[in-house]
Amino acid sequence: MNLPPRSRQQLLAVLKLRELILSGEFSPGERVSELAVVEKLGISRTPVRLALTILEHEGFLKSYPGGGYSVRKFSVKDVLDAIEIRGLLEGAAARLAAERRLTEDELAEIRGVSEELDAVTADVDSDTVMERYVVLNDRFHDLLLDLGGSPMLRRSLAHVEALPFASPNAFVFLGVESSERFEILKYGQHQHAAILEAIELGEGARAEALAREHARLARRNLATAHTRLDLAGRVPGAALLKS
Amino acid sequence: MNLPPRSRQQLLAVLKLRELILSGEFSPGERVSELAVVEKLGISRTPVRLALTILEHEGFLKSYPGGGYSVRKFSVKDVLDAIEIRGLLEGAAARLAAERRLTEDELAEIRGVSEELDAVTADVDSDTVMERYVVLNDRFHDLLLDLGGSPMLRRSLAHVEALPFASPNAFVFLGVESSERFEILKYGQHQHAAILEAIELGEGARAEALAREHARLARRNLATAHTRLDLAGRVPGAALLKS
DNA sequence: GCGCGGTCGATTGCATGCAGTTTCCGCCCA
DNA sequence: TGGGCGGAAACTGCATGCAATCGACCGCGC
Repeated sequence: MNLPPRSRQQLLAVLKLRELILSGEFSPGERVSELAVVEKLGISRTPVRLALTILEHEGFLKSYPGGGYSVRKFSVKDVLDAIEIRGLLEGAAARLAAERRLTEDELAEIRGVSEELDAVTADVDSDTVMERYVVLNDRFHDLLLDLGGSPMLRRSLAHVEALPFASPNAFVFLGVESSERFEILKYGQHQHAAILEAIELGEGARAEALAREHARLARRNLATAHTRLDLAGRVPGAALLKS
Repeated sequence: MNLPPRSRQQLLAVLKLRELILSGEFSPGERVSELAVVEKLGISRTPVRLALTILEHEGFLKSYPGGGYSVRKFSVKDVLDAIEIRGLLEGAAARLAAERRLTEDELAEIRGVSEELDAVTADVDSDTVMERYVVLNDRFHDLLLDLGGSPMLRRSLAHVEALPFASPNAFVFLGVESSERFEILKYGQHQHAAILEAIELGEGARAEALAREHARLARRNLATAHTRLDLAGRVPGAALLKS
């Protein structure tokens, strides 16, 4: 009748359940039963069951030996490793992009985004900087992967970024002082520009190294978060982290 | 009653359906309906449905917009990319292993495997060389990942290797002449030894580069397969490849 | 002859009943 | 008092019935 042409309940169940897990409604390690989910979501068992299966494959749940599931716990090391893996894959995309001979047309869009990012990070007085940065940052990383031209690479990266704390925007909201936060944003944008330059010049190794290092910005932000537990609420999926 | 303490039908459905897909029972691109699978497997719709969902997440199926699924097609480039990604991840594991200070105990097992591989590749007269090599090769790669010490890395790699043509043993059965095949095996084992040496010496960059290059052996084997279509039957999942 | 609408068939998505299994609790015996 | 055993309840896994949606084919009208 309306938008979802298929799978009304199943998709809903996945979204709502993922939300519940990320918000910490189910504690990590806690056993989560079908029936409990059914009650909480008001959706019947069949779609809930499918949702549980899907979230298991996404890495949020672990199937329990005796049946049922438990919410997966992640250590700080897991988060760091996930970020490192993202850097690895984005680095590969950057290298592939650099090694191809990209046309001006192919480069146009990401250049535009980079320029917009320049503008945003220059105008730190605006109070919409963060929102705009996050959107553009996402687009930049998405376009970078496009330029890599490898569906398999995209597939792998998507799998890694299914864990929310591994996504490029995972920790940009951190940084206690806004001045510090903007400093990091600006640094990140310098890296974006450098990656793009390396790609344009066909410097594959440089592009790869830069993209890897760029991902590690998130590690730095995470370290901040770790020392400031009051910020935990702003970290996506913080509820999944082991104490 | 018997072995599977849980999920009799569902697990069976996944295994059988994956087998059918890999064997080419369903042609790539062909639309596969629940009912057709139910008929072929003799399993009712609920577990089949779950199996379809799982195989979609593993990358074998693509959900069809109008409902239903189709078997995914993979290009040769996809295969090459998957191999490259595996190299990337195994390279990371090798580097991590090298950067840690591994104890003799931790190294003992993989050393043993490496020595066994030495013996196997030296004794090419035996007609069980391939079987033994495959088993040991799997163990070597598995232990290498253990030494990396990163569950997230293992998780990502497992996802990549869900596609059978991306696994370390994907193409070792190729190589037309048995002499050529053994030549490649020996080369691979030299690389294994070099990776291990680099790890022992703490040479992270070298270990990473070697592991990356080691994965590319599979690309070479694939090239052979590509020019010799009569070998296609020995490639796992060859049915999924686009013509 | 071509285009449009309606109806019919097929297929998917969902809900629920049923059966097997596991787990937890209480009771009994040593 | 502790351990073991039995029973009951809860939960999971499976099968199937039902409804809704999608697509196709056919007939009608322009």
